[in-house]
Amino acid sequence: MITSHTGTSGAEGKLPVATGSAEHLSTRKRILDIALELFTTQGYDKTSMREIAARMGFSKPAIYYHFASKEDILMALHLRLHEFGRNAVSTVQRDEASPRVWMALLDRLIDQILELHDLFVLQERNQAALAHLHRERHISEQDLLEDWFSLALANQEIPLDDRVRMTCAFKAVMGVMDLVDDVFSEVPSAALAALLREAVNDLMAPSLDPK
Amino acid sequence: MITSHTGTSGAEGKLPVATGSAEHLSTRKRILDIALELFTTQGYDKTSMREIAARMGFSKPAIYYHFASKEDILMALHLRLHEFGRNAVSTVQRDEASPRVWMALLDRLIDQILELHDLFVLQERNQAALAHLHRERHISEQDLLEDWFSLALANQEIPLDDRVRMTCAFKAVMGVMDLVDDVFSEVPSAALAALLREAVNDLMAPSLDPK
DNA sequence: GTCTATATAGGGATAGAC
DNA sequence: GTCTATCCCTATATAGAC
Repeated sequence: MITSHTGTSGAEGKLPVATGSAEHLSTRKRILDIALELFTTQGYDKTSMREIAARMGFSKPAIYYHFASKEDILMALHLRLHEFGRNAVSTVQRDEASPRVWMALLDRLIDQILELHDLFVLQERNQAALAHLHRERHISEQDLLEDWFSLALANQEIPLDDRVRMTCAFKAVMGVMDLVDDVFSEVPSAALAALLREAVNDLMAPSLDPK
Repeated sequence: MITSHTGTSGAEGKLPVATGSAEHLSTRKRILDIALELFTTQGYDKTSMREIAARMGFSKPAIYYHFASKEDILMALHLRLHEFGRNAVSTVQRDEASPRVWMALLDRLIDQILELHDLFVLQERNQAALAHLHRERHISEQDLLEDWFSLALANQEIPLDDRVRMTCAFKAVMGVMDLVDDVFSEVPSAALAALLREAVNDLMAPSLDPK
């Protein structure tokens, strides 16, 4: 949940930064937070600029001072994830994603995703809108998390049964993240992460043993 | 792929039917097929009625003879899945979805989903639009596949570790279906189904053994 | 940095002819 | 069952004042 911060803000806030993000707590950031919430709950396309503005407490055109377009807002949100993705995956070449490497990757991802899971829900719930964005502006394919994984999983040099398990493991991790709020709302993140790790481990075990 | 067929009326189009659906090959059905393709590739919101009409070979208002609204088209598509869902789940009470029952359920689902996987991709890619539809018209919650599963997985009488495994298994199945075309395009369905079953089995094994 | 007012386009939907 | 023409609304986005 985004606590939108009381935001009295008003005139001149040198508001203290609560997040570890690089962005300072400017109006821009507040817009992004509100947009994130609205986009995930209502969907990108069903959310209007007017609506975002209303939540901000001011009027629609004001947003255009901070963002050139509605898509730019989505883009900015997307880039947070982008950066994270590049980071998470940087140590691994896509064509050497063996089951063992994959496990290590997922293991690292579990914690990291939990922290950013708002962004992942956004991604999950607005695949269509993001795909469109992705098509329009020519984002280098390698940079995107989902694409990177898809391509890695399509690698035919890996035995098919391993690929299936790797896919299952990946989707299981992402899927559980998606249900963190709905299904596992009462469960502490750490506990969930531990159980998830266990499950993934059992799932991948046959691919990790020498054959 | 739907070959839009030149279209000129086609009073007597002997179009070869590829699908085994129950609906006869009426204009209505062709609209649904085209919409399905467009909605999945471009997203529901980015697809206009004009676009659907163009593919049909006639003009926008003609569609309104067959469907009262754009949402109705999505709805009709959604109902196919709906019916399937109710069917797939009918034998199980939600509160008795033990790990063992769950396994059996997924086992049945795997084949069935493969057959209808176009519809599942639609669902995955347009979660936002469908959620909205779902909110507006008051569809009985129990009837929807995703909701049914979410609620079953939220059942706190089931041990948490089992719930996590069940969730992983479910998401793995759905997730692999989603990637059938992208990642596993070269793999025959039957082979994929078999491997998927194996993976799910290993994943669920610890929950099936007596503790 | 935020406002009011406005331009503009596109989409969903209807009326009524054929 | 399909067409033409049209209505109407909403949404994005801009211009320019404060």
